[in-house]
Amino acid sequence: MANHLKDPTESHRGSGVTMAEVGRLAGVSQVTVSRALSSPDKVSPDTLKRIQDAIARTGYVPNAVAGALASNKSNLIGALVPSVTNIVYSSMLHAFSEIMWQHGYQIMLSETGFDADREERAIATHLSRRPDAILLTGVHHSANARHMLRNAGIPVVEIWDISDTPIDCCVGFSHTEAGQAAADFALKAGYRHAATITAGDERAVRRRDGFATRYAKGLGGVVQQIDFTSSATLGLGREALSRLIDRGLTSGTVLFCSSDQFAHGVLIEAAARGLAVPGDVAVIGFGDQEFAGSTNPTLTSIRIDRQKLGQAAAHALVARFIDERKHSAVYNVGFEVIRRESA
Amino acid sequence: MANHLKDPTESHRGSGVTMAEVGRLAGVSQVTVSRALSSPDKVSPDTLKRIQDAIARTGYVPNAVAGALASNKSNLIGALVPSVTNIVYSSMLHAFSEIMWQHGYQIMLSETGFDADREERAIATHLSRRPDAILLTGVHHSANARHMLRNAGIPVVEIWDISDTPIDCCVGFSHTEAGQAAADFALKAGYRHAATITAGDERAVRRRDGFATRYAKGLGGVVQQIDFTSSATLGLGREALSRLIDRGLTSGTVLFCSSDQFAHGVLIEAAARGLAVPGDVAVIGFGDQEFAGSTNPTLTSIRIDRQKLGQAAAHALVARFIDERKHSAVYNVGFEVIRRESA
DNA sequence: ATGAAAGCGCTAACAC
DNA sequence: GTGTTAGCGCTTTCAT
Repeated sequence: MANHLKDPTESHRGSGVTMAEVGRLAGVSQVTVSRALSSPDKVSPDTLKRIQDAIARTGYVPNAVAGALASNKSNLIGALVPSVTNIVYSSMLHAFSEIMWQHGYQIMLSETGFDADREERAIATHLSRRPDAILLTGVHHSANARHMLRNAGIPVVEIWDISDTPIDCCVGFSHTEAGQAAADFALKAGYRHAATITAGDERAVRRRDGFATRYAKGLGGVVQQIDFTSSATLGLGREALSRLIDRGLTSGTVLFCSSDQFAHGVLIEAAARGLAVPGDVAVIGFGDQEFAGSTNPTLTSIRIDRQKLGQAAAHALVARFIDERKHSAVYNVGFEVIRRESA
Repeated sequence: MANHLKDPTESHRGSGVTMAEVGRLAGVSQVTVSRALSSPDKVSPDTLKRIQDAIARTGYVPNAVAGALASNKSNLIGALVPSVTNIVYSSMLHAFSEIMWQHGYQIMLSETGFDADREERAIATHLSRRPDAILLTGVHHSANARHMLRNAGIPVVEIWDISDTPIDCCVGFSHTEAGQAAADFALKAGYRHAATITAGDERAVRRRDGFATRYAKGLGGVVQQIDFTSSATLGLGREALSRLIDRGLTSGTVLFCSSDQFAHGVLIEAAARGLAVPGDVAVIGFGDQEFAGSTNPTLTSIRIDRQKLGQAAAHALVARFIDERKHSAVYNVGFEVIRRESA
């Protein structure tokens, strides 16, 4: 972009105003402008003012691309989540990016679906931008992805799950244990029959298995399972209950749902059929979403503090930036069974 | 980061492998490596293979930061949305980033809340990264923000609203008209009383006003309004109906909600109180969210094709990249009243 | 407190 | 088909 005419009104691509031009206007060298921006206390008050004036006059916008190249620091964080439309990930992302923003970092976002291949490609693309760190969802990644990330030599935080062998550090909880906790709760509450409703998500499957195994062990009974390959929706929750009823649901069965969306659907279908909750069917959701306390009946659910999770992930990275390997590598944020009316 | 030892196992910050090193290994110059990557057909099959081998051996990852600086093209798109946790924005963002990703662009994300100041700061930060384009939500931006964006000389797409004076181009619909359409629907359906439930969102307010004005004109009646300053939730929807009942709600009133979340809350509260929907209260939502067809009764709502909106925004930018000013500047995606059982 | 010089790792001309 | 030369707009280092 040859800027032949130095007309300030000629504006393409950031007006092409550079530090050098700002310096010229302020009667100082380009480096001094750089200093005025990064450490204002290292330039005299007088020149500082002249520089600030020149910046205001030209509408100068620093070029962070050049800065990143020169300093080998991009102030960018790559964030890879399965889906932004799923509240469990977006709320965590929100908390994460809030903290990172406060620390001067920006977020490059990619959605990976639940596809390891796609994740691998996204990781490669992200790494080419030389982010200062990367956030990944889950702990299962392709061998190549792990290799690339290790080679990149930047902090990596894996969230929403825990692992004994994180790439770098991870912040999450055990999905198996969450399922077990739901089973313990159901057993203790005295439900003599159980079923599960599960979305097409590997972590949901682990919760289901944790639940089913523990419940069966506690009671010697078999847990009936309804599995979907897609995401949880209210409509599928209704459908799941219908299917269970068609198969002859025993009254007093407790339903462990992989998402509050399913659970809410079950509540609605139960109401539509005149079934009492928790009398005829008891319902346990997962995620403790915002609406869980406002349904009728209110929803018993497993709460993950997604706010805390996102913040912890951000703090883990910030800690890595300050002190390479000081922070603990694995942080289990746990979960909590929130008992309300539905079970 | 002085890479004194050229040991390939010493890996900090992308192993520091450069095109030059790859070229050295392949016995060609650095430029040839660049060519092999950007236009493989311009190098001989033989050298291409040697280069690819060298890349594989070294685990070379291109440095897009350097590339962006040299070419003045970042392949980055800045996306500014009020909130990622709100499905109406995140679903649109999903569709948008999908298309942009297919065209080789990545997304830098910022949440702006509903705060123009914060948006302005985010815009400045984004511009410093020299994105190839910027996506903004809404058409109201600070004067300074508009100025910076104009100066940046890059395509800007404003979404989720339309304007006669877009910064560059915009893709959305008229919120006033959406409210009016809801009023027309309510009048035609014969509801003789109306009320609104509105979240703290400037666009929601315009829908409310569009509704109230049109409805009052059609019937000469006054529309009762419940306004919140926060986001719509199911719980607040229940509360809103309770408040209206406390104030003495006339049976047969239609409620125009600024979000399906509110509307669903109203349905639940009505059911809890034994009120018939739409007999005692009729409900119109907004957004036609995924669950609208699965509630009981199913929810009448105003559908915005968020998928289409996000895609259209992406295509508008792509068109701008290809042909500076060929594409039309304003695209009205419209909306549709979806009549179901609740009204 | 300020400046000069070097260079980050690429792409974009322009040779040959 | 391949190489050479110049930058892109900054930060870093070393002088002064």
